[in-house]
Amino acid sequence: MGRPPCCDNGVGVKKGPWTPEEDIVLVSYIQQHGPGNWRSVPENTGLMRCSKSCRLRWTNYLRPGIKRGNFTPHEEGIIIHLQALLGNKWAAIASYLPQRTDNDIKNYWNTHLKKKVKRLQQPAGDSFQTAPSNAVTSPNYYSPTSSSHHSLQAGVQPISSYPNTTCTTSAPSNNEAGAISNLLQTWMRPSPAATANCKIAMQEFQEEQDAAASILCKDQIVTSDVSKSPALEMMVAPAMGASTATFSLLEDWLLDDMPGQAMDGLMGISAGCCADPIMF
DNA sequence: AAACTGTCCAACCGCTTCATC
DNA sequence: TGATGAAGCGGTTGGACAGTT
Repeated sequence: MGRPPCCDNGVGVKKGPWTPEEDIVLVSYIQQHGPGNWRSVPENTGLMRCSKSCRLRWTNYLRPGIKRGNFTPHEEGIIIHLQALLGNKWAAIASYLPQRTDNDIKNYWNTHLKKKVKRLQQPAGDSFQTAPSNAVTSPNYYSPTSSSHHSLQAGVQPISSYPNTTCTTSAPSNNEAGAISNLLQTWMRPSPAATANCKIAMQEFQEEQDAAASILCKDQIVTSDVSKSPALEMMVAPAMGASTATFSLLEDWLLDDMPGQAMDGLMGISAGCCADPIMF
């Protein structure tokens, strides 16, 4: 019963780290067709990867708007708090940190925060009330009893002190950089319709934030209330009003040349739409 | 300098959910 | 309404790298 794994029949299906060439092929295809319909990606691109692998590579690494590198105390506080509220619902937690992927948050929790929270927990303590040490000292740390609105917003605000990334994923060469640049430049050019969608998305996003903040403030938490937010999902779409300058930042981020500065710029731009009416 | 150990994170695996027929 | 297939999600793994002995 049940369907076989999508990669089971994979004679010749490649696994392991992606090469820059594969990245270019994938970005090129998505630029033309948009994300989604992943099954068709290997068929149409000739990539020797299963559809799942293509989707993961896109959502966890190639997708515009992803921030890599160290988590800020703001982000730590939000993750710790949402994990206490929602459990290991990484996708839901990630919806409140639009620049981070669920995989990234999950990894960070497992490698850093889980230990940190455990260490900080009182013997009879309740993780819900336990704040990380560095978060307590942070003026923007989210506390359920403090002004939650601004604190939660901190999670999606521009990150001003973004450190150098230690990402070791294969970075494209200069030639590949140019290819990806061309691909994304075309893709990022916004249409009027997309711009209008952006405004709606931003308005919805603000409402979502307000709602989430008020929900998190309450003692009676209903998990379903904090479910994945469509407006937040839109935040991870390519940068809104993407000018050439915006694209350059995205490109810099993607190519890892100046990750810190690039992300500072990108995070300052409200994401939410792209050239084609592709929302994901 | 080499061997060992620990940490990090990209990617994979398998289960669940959702949409379609 | 059940079967099927595609996508989404969370847990886990394995390789690369850093730190220690």
